[in-house]
Amino acid sequence: MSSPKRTTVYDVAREAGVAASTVSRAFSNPRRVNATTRRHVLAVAERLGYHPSPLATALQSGRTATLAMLVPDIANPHFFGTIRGAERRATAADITFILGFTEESADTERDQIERLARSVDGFVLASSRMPDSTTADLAREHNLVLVNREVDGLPSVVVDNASGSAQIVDHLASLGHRSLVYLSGPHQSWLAGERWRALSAGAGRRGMGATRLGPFPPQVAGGGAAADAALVSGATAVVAHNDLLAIGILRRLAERGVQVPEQISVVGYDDIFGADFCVPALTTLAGPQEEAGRSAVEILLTTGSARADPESPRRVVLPSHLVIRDSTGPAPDPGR
Amino acid sequence: MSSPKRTTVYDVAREAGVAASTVSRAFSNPRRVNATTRRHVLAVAERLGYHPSPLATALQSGRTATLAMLVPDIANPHFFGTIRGAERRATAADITFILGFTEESADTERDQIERLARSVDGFVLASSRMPDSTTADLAREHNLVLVNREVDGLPSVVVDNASGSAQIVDHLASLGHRSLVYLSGPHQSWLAGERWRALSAGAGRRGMGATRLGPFPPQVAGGGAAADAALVSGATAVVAHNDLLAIGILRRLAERGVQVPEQISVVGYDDIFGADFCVPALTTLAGPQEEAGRSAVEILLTTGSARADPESPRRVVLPSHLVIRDSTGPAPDPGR
DNA sequence: GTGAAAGCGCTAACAG
DNA sequence: CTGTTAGCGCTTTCAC
Repeated sequence: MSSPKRTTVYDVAREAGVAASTVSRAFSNPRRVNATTRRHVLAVAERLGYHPSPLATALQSGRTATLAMLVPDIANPHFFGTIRGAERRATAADITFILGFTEESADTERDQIERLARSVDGFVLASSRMPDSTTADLAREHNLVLVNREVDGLPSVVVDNASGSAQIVDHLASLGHRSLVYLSGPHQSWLAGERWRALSAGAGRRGMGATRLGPFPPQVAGGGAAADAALVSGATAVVAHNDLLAIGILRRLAERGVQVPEQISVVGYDDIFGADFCVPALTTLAGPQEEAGRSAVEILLTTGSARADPESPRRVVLPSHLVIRDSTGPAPDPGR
Repeated sequence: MSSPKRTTVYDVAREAGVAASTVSRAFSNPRRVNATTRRHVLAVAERLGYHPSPLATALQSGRTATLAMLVPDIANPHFFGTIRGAERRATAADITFILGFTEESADTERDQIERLARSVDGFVLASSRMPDSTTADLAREHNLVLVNREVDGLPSVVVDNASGSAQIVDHLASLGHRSLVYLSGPHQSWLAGERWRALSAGAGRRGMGATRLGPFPPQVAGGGAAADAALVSGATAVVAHNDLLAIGILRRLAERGVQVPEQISVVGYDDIFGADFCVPALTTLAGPQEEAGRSAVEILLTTGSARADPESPRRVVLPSHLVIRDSTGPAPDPGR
């Protein structure tokens, strides 16, 4: 299954009539080698089919040229973009990309980090479930970049929830809604907190009422309970923690014979795959997910370099925009 | 960012009053060490916070305890289950899981394999786009397991397309359809070939006509052209290469005012996220994707072991079943 | 059952 | 600019 003997720096060195260190430099430190020598070495290497061993390189240098991304669950299409953006950027930089799932558990997340620590140069943590303190502790030992999560002092990339939530409030207000209900994700979720904060603040500015219900599991299956709770509350407009939940809500509402958006408007977050073809098509807050992943890896790339670039942004906020589809409409006539 | 000095086998050895080799054995070859000695060594290691370096282990032993999975594109929700199943199985076996995307390109796939070759013990190739010969060549140098693809002599895990396609044909026949149109994926796609073969064979047995149209890009965006081609052909029933394409077809049909399933029935493959909430909900062939991923890793795990287990199945065929929803119905009355 | 010694393949001082 | 010399942290014969 594997060749009897791989060619090493020494084979190339002997064949090229130089020292092993020169071969090494020719590959990893081109400018420290005479151009001619280098070309010759590379030619010989090519001829011998030599490829540096990433393992040996990593063992010696301490740099693994590998990074890991940890995601709560791949079943949420929301993460596609982020994963893909991160993978692309990593591969482009010749960095190996490890993907791990945390099963929505802070403990699993922590374990994964410990487990991979020696094999990677850094971590991209997407929607991390760990408490601030744990995260900060880990950051002392490892290179971390957060996506859609912020912890004081740690580099992060987030989609702008404040402005996005304000856009949602404005949209609902302009449709004549006098109040909204936020159907929350897990209470320990940082995003849920951010969204609720921004939503209620926006509602306040608009003189609208705002209520938080939940928590609900941020999945399609959570939509049943969420929809029922919303109906009981008499809401005319609900904002779901994410599109998965929103789609579940739409489904339950349809089962109950409640018209969307005539009787109730529904808004989601993320603009996931399917948000445009569920019925009615979902009004939702879209953000550049792929860019978020790309950007997180970018930060890791510069952070990892010897001289951490103080110029490079350590906190990136990406713009979001509301995609208005068919799940939102004028508030029902209160007279009826 | 990293501790000043990591604890090594030597630290543990000194502290435990044994040789480094004994520490090594205590971890990797428990039965070659006196139980008491071992317990002592492990205790000391624990106290010192020692964790073996995967890099050093790999460099020395040649086993990396890592595997890579290559997937054409994460944007297709079809791959979620497979990825998750593979990741879970790998993590459970304490194997690091690398994920790469091939951008639907055989060349990229090959490059990724070469790039990762030294860092992993084997590859899971999902819906590989490489030609048989290339795959066979690579298999001489690397441990490969294919998912939803078969190449002579190579281990593979596939969802049963033959029986699945037969189920589709039977279903359509029972609804009175006299012919079907297969809206094909890429012609170089192995799956497309398999599906068409099974579909036309099944149709033959049922005395139905079968036509293949395409190729179409197996994405939602491909649905426009596919639907138009189907309409021109006068089909009463179309089978799309996958759910992505089927959903795109549904959308175009709706735009054209064509009633599904009254005027035309639509069937997909994969039962992806969204297949149950698009409109009409899609009749589609479902398979145990997660099991496929799990199983592929399982094979890799046994293949990699010193004595390749001749008992272990090298070719796994997983059962599929048709999920009948609302996109299929009785053939339209030919009299009308 | 345990220890000593020799590397796995590479890079990083340090000379020259 | 290039060669020499040590290891990185672990496993693996080979003795004892």
